[in-house]
Amino acid sequence: MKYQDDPFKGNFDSLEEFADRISDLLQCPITIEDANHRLIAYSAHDDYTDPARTATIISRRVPEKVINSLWKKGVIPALLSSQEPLRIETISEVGLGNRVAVSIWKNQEVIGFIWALETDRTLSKDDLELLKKAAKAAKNKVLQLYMRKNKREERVQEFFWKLLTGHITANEEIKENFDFLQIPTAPLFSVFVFRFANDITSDIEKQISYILQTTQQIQVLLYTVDRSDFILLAAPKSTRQPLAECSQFIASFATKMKERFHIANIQSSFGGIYETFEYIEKSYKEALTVLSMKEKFPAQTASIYGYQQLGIYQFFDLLLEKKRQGELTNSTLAKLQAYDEKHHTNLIETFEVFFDHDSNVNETAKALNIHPNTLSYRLKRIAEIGEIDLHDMNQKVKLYIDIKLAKYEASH
Amino acid sequence: MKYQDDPFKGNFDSLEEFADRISDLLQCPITIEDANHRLIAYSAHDDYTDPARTATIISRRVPEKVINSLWKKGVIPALLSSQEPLRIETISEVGLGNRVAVSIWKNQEVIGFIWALETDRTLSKDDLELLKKAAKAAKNKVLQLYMRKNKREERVQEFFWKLLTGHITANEEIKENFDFLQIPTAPLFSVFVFRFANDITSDIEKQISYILQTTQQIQVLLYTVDRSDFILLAAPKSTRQPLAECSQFIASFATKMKERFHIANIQSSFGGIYETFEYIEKSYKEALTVLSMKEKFPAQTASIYGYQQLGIYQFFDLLLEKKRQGELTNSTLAKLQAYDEKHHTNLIETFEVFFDHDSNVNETAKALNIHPNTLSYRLKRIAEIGEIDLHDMNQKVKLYIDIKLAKYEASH
DNA sequence: ATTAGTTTTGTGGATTTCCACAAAATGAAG
DNA sequence: CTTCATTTTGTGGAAATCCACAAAACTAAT
Repeated sequence: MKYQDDPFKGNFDSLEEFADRISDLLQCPITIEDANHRLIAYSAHDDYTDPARTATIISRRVPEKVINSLWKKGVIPALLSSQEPLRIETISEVGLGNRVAVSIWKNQEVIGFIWALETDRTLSKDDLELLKKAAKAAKNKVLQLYMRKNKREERVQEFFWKLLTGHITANEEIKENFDFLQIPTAPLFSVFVFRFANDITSDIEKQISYILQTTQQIQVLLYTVDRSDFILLAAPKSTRQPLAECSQFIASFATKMKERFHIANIQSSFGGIYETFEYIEKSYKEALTVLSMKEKFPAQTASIYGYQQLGIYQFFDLLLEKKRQGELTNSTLAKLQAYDEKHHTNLIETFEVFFDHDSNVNETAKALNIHPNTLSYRLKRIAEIGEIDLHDMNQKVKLYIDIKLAKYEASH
Repeated sequence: MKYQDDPFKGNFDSLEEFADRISDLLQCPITIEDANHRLIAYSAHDDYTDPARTATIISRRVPEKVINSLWKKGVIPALLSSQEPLRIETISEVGLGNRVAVSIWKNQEVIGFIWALETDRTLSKDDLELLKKAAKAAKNKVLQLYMRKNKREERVQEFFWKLLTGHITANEEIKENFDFLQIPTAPLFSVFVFRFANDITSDIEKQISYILQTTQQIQVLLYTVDRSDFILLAAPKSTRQPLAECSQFIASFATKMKERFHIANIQSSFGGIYETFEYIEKSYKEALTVLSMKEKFPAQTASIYGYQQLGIYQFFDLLLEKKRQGELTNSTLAKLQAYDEKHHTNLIETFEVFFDHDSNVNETAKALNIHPNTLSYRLKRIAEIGEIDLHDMNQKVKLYIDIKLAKYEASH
């Protein structure tokens, strides 16, 4: 027998030592990650490592594109469903050389991975068996790590909730807590809310957490769960186009949840993007506002995620209330409504769609399935019947808002 | 001596009889009007009368175009400043033949006019002297008429104030009063407010009243004075384009006040146009709102008179309040402001003017004195720097409103 | 069924917008 | 003063808009 019965019996001071031990035995570079692909340990005295491993060690996490690639090739799903070591062929696009991987299990759950690079030699069947044993042996060490993390996690959670509910408002105090709990800080941040169809189980929470930990589109600062809401404090990477980054992140989050875990129908939003931490509560509330408006106006707000993009819907409830008090009557709207009613025309819808399409004749005509000239005729009629000057943006805006208000009231 | 000393010494039952008497003596058709050119009496047994007189008798008031013409020719001003009879040459454009006019005075005030048509014969110097005597003799009769009017006027005033302040709300009761006080009714009406630079003296009130009585653009129902405000309940003639009529009326009112009485700087407005009388109070309040917004936004609202045209300014105060509570922040605006500040650019102004000009590139460029391409370059920069999608009308509207809000706050 | 009024679609041409590209002009930083 | 980035202005061609006019389709009455 090449190896002794249990080569991992001894007590290791750290997981680094453990990694070195495996590396010695298998004669290849070893990397140990947690379930979220964060680096736990790696073997030190290796001559050659491929670009993927280098990047992983430098940033202490596996690069997102590597993870994406592994998901697409079915590697991760396979590791998540079997305790057997798995050989992965070179994926040169992401700088990944030949390697073998095995997952570390605790009961029915994967809590980490061990990667062995096949740089000089290809591992034998025995080697794979050994790797499997190593995975079993790593379990306890990794678990300890999780336990330490969990204790910290509890304090972090409590702190986050205080922030979200506005129970800590002094900027100094907030900063101290960030430092103490070793939460990274960022120049800009926003609160995201992902609302799921049902209450979030711990399984789902882990899946979300997995996606967040592996994404590099955005910097994750804090997150927590509130029934069916997953609440996240995160920071865009750049300060130049933060809004775009946040929107893209939401889109890709939804895609990943669907592709990887088959969870769809997530309503997502984020609040204002701010610089100082006092605004966390505000950003959270704004994110909730976005969700509630998305519920009220599914069609209009389908492509809206950020509070900023809510536009006029930000003060919609205010106007609605005023309207309910009998204010804000609009004679143009009344006349058009009367005309539509009497002659079975679509003047109001026409105007609304036209405005929604940025006064673009062609797009609007397509959206309404009418000839462009028909549109222009209708607009002429709208101006006549509604006594509105269609070159007066002020009046047009008012009419547009009043239409949206009326529409909402009619449907509720 | 052709005539006896005082041919008008006798007692006349009515002013009609009086008119006939003058007609007999001068051998020509006679018309008597009050100070506002409303028909009081006319001689009956005349063969020929010119079109202007016919129209006057039919509608019981002198046609507006005739009055306008007489003002332009200086006839009315002359009659208002002298007690002497005045000969007026034919003004064929308005169907006015040769005639002589004299004003009826009470103390320093003109209370009416007598017109003598020179159909068959031209009046001699003696005839003119007689006409002057007739004017003096008419004084008491006309005064009695005014007295009767004044009594009614008092009741009408009280009623109008009750309407304006919402002290009569039952439609039935309102209708009864309209009937009882013989106020004409109309299918549509609105409350107008003309705000003068100073408190309205009874002289000015008479001048306003004069213009109102002689205008035929709009049907005057009721009016009253409140310090520097002249408040008017009036009805547009047509039901198809009531807004346009009301606006035109305001414009022409201002012109006439300036041309005829040299009173400028009148702030004018009208409220919503309604069908039922319960809305008089509302319309009045709306007219006041328009005035207050015109005070706050002189430039933006210069061409706005109707509440309907106020557009977004209808709910401006509401938004302002919300903004003051720290809501409605707009990161796009903030970024643009910062950029403008730092680089001495005009991105915000550019957007505002562009939107004010209905997104018309050429007009906006002219208004800003820049090349159209410069405008489009700036818009591109606005989209980049402000992270705003300029095809998204919703966001544009929000930014536009936020700019107006910020502008207002900066200047107050 | 006919008719009058309204609405829709089509055609063509003048005007305007949009966009890419490039040359000036400007202005701030070294 | 030079340099570099930004802004402004200019040119030209493709695309879109606007507008007038007219035929066709549709609707609501008589």
